[in-house]
Amino acid sequence: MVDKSWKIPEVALAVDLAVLTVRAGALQIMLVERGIEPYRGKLALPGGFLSDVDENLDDAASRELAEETGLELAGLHFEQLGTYGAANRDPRRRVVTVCYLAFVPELASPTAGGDARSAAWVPATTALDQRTELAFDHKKIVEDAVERARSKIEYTTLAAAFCAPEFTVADLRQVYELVWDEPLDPRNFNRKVTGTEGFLVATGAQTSRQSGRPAALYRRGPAHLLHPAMLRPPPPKPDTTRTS
Amino acid sequence: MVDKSWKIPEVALAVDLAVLTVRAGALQIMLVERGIEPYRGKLALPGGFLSDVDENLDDAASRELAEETGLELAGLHFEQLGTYGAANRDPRRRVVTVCYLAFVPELASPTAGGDARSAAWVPATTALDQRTELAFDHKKIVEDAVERARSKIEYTTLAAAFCAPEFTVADLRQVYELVWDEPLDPRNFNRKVTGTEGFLVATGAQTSRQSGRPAALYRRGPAHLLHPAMLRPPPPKPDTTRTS
DNA sequence: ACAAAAGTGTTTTATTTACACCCATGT
DNA sequence: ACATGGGTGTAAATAAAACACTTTTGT
Repeated sequence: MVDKSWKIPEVALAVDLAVLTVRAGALQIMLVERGIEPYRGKLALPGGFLSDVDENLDDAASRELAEETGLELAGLHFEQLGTYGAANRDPRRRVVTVCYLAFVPELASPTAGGDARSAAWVPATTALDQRTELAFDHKKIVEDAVERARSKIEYTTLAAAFCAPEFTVADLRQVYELVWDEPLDPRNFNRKVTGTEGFLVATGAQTSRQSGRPAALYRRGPAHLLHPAMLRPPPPKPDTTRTS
Repeated sequence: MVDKSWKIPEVALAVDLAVLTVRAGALQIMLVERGIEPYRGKLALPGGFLSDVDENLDDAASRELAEETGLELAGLHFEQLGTYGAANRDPRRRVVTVCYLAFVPELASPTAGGDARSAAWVPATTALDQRTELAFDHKKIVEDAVERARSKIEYTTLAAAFCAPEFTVADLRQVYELVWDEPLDPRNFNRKVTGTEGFLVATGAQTSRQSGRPAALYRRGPAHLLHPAMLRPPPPKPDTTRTS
C-alpha cells in the first residue's frame, strides 16, 4: 500500500442547517433567500463553507446559522442529519455538505441579528410543496429532516425542545399533533407524558387563560429517551377488504 | 453577500466502512491492518479517500471496501452512519470522513479478493475493548456503529440482513441475541416474527439437523419496518432498593 | 350559571411475557 | 424409547385506545 496522499482530490466542504420549530400552528423550517448564483433568489437552507481548514463541523454549523439568521444554537438540541455529496449537486464544482438538524422553541427570535434580511420561517408543507423550488438538493434534505423529526419524537423527549422553557401538556401535545399531522387524544396524552418518569418536571405554576381550567406548567425533565415510545397513530391500513 | 468561492478551504474527504456481521457466535466487524503511517500496523476500518473529485460517496464506499477486503456491497444493505470531522482527527492534515454502516450475512467471504491480506473479522467486543487500539477516531465510530445496529434491529427487519438467503427462525433469533447480548424466549420470538406480515417468507423447505425437530426455512420478506417494534429486554433497572 | 379547557377514572382491546405442552426428527 | 430442538396454547401482566365524567377557571 503506497502513500497516495499527493493525489488526494480535495472537495469543498459545506455545512447546512435544517432548523425546525413549531409556530403559528405549523411545523416550520428556517430558510434563507440566496443572494448569489447559483439559485440566486431561491430559497435554501442556511449554511455555507467551512471558514478555514481547521474549523470543526459543529462550530461551522453554529457559526453559519448565527451569521445568516442571527439564531444561536448554544444550548439547543442539534444533531447530524446526514451528508449529501452527489457529484453533481452543485453546478459550479464538487461540494459535499454535512447537514445538521436542530429543534428550536418558538421564542427563538426569527432573525434576531446577523446577515438575516432574507431569513424566514417557512411552513414545512410549503417548503415541501411541489410548486416551491429550493436550491440544490435542499428539498430532499428538508424531506429527510421532517421525517427524522417525526420519528425522533416517537422515542425521545425531543418534542419538548420545540416548547418554551415552561410549557403546558397541551403545548406539548400540539407539538406532536403538528409534527405528525395527526390528532391525539388529550386525555390519554396527558396521562402518558405525565406518567413517563423524567419527561416533565412540574413547576407548580399554572397558566391563566381566557376560559377553561388553568393548566399546570412544566419544564423539560432529565430523560432523553421515551420508554415506552409515543405511538404515532397508524395511517389507515392499505385496505384489502373492499369498502364499496 | 459576496461570492467567497475563491477562498473556500478544501479538505480531504474520505469514506470509511463499518461492516458488521454475525458469525462464530458473535457480532463481528471487518477491520484491516494499516499498511502506512500514521497508525501503521494498527487496526482500522476499511476506507480511503475519494478516487477523484467526481466520485459519488456511495460509490467510493463500495469501491474502497472491495479494494481493501474483497467484499462486494452490491445488493447488501448499507446506509450512512455519520460524518466524522474533528479538526485534529488525522495528524497529517484535515480529513473529514463519511462513514457507512453495512450489514452482511456470514457467508460474505471474509476476504475473498482485493488487497486483502490484512482484512479480518474481529468480534465487536474485541474491537471495543479498552486494550484494543484502533486508528484515528475509529473506536468511537465502531461504538456508534454497534449502537446503531442494536437500535436498528428493534424497529426494522434488518436483522435478517445478517442471515444467509435462507434461514430458520432460530438463526434470526440468534442474530438478535448476539447483537443485543440478551437471551430471548424462543417461543415468543417465533410467534412474533412469523406473525409480523412481510418479515419472513416461508420457502416450504426444512432444515435437517443432528437432533431435534427440523425447522422451517424462510427468506427475507418485503417488509422493512417492524410494527410493532421488537422490544429489547430492558436492562435490570438501576435498583434503588438495597440488595445487600 | 355556563362555557371551555384541564385532568381523572374506567372499560375494552392489543401486545408482551411467562411457561406448559405437543411435534418431528436422529440416534 | 428418548433426547433435542421446533412450534402451539393459554393465562397473567402491561399498555394503548376510547370515552364518561369531574375539576377549575373566566365571563
